[in-house]
Amino acid sequence: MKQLRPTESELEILGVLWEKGPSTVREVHDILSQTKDAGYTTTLKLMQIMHEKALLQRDTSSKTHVYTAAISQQKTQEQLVNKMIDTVFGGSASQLVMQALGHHQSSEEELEKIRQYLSAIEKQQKDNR
Amino acid sequence: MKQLRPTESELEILGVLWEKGPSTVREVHDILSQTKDAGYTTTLKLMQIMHEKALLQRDTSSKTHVYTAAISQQKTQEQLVNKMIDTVFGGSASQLVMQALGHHQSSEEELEKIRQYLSAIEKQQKDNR
DNA sequence: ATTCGTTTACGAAGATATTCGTACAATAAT
DNA sequence: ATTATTGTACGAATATCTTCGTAAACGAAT
Repeated sequence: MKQLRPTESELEILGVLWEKGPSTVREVHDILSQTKDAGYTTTLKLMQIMHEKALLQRDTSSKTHVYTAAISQQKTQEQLVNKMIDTVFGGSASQLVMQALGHHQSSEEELEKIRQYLSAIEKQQKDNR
Repeated sequence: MKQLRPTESELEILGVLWEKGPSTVREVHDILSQTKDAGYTTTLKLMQIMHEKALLQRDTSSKTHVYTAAISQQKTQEQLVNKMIDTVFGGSASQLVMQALGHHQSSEEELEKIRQYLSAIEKQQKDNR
């Protein structure tokens, strides 16, 4: 399987599409331009290139094309996280976890979800012994 | 404060230096070449550039220069994780946490550390109410 | 039908990252 | 002292990313 490597800008676009679902260039651009400073044609060009790279699918049946993420958020997260654990966190997942929990304000529900997840993992480990 | 952005290759080099401590180009290169395919002068050049960018310090007192990471692993982790949560995980830290726990085998001690960390956070949140 | 606003297509410039060849300096081996 | 080995410096080629100007296509409004 090929190693996909969305760039920084491409990830931002993917982020919007994962969040909003299928969207036009205009829609994506309007969202990005809230936090980023780039012209419309820049976003357009990026999305066209991403389509060539098969990172996005598009529907050209009407004049205004509609783009969809062609790679799953799940798979992308997986690859990026694993890469990051290896290079930046010296292979320790828990290091990353603590970093994530420490500096991003997490809601109570989120923490609860994590706790449940932890329990599930520990149970699983026990069963494997 | 300036936004530091080590590139992919630069992160790999930083990773080695964080792990091994001060090292020569040769030492770094030998480790990188186990997983990567690049010539010695490539690694050298990268490290020289990183020195110009103030990502690395170096000791040139002997012929063979010794390089040291000039930015902390901690700070770098912080920035990368926050960026990643925002773009790839839609702002949800717990999503990242679960991804990290799910696909990287974690030891029992690691899980224990995480649990303690969770408790500390929850206690803190309670106190703030 | 002409004009206006919106969109896509294309190309190219500018910026940044990556790679390596070659030359030169320092040290070690003979 | 000569030669071989190892390292640094430098420059340049290559690749990749990012940006945008301009032109053409399309549809809507007049």
